[in-house]
Amino acid sequence: MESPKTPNAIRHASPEKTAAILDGAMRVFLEQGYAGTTMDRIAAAAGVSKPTVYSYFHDKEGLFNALMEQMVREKQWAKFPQDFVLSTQESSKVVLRRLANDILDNCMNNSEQITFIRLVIGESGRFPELGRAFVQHVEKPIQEALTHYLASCPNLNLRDPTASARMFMGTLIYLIITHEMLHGQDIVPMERDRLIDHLIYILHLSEKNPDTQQINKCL
Amino acid sequence: MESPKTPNAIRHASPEKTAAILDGAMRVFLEQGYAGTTMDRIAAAAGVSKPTVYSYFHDKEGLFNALMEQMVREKQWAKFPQDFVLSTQESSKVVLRRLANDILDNCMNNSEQITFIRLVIGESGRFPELGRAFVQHVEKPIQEALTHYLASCPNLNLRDPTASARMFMGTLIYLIITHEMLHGQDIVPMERDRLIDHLIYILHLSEKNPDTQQINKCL
DNA sequence: GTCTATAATTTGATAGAC
DNA sequence: GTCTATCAAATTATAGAC
Repeated sequence: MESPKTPNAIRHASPEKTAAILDGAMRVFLEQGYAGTTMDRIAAAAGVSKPTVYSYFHDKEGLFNALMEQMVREKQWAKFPQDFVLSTQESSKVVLRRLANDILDNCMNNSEQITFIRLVIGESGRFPELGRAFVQHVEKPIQEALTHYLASCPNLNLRDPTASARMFMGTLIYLIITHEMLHGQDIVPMERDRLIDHLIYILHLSEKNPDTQQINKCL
Repeated sequence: MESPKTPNAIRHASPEKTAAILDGAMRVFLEQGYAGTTMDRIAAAAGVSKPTVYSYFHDKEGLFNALMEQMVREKQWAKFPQDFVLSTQESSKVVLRRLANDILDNCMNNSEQITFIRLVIGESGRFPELGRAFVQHVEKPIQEALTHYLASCPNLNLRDPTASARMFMGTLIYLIITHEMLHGQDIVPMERDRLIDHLIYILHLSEKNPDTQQINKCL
């Protein structure tokens, strides 16, 4: 409560060492999980001694919380809502496809991002606030921006934009989980473009735009 | 390879103790994760001594693998494909709603199931085969049964039943993840019935059944 | 402020009694 | 087959030198 800028960190600390410790801790925690990580390895990865780590962070749990809070906030999640900035000049199909590709690009073949999300899910049992922070700062902003876009889009005629946004997100996240997190690409294969095509198609089934209107729907 | 019935278990072992150890290990691993679990606690939870644990399983990793293989196989996942057994006598809306409710019932307010899936995701980085086994024995059978149902359903007129099945599963799993695994019910609230209604609605948008045909679609 | 060295405990795994 | 007792290594955290 006294140092709101750097919670769990000791006052008068050098910003360079703080960053070095957080960076080293990030690498080890991502690789080994919370319980599998030792303070010795964090100190070695950070290039400092173990007492230095303890002088900057009260204990292992405090370091983990500080690190995770920073990662949840500072990851480039904020870029996704900006997929909609040009939305008035582009068709909804273009905008939604760009968002889907950006979300998948952010995770597919990006082992660090996958490992981070795996850590959040894996530790959210013993660190419930970590899970909540992820939903608050990552999932909710994207859901809200997408819902707002779907609701305000002129040609789409969606009955429930909020549920549609959950469906859109869930379909993509499920692909990431089965293929990347659980290594099931070869067990339940699915082309990402095929899944995106399907989502775009589904979201335009009730389209009332004069251009593509009602043509192949009535017969 | 020599004892295919109980892999990682030593020969001539009493089935009762094997079950007791697996049961105790399950409780501790679910609560503490892999690295957070000690063989002492497993022995205590199983009501046997530590050397007994080691006489039944070669080491911690072998015990974990044996336990997880059993859990992935023996959970009551197989019940979901049976949601389709009466499918020819019921409307697709009834069948799909029952499946969605069964999937959500299996996880919502079921902390053991949630903890198990969290463990699978959390440890699939260091135990890739665990992730693959989960996809193979849990996700794939449900996906295939649902895809087959969607493709063979008379009234539904889906362009891509396979992608539709992924969308259906993903929408539900995403709700489970955000609400249950990440504790975000209050951050991104969503009524489960509203989400199910949306899925049913979406999957029937291309319906060509004479009963509910084309009425509110053309205008 | 940062280090070396170490305390106090816990860990995975085993020897040997019965 | 199962236990008590124990090992060697690793772990969190700190005392004290500089």
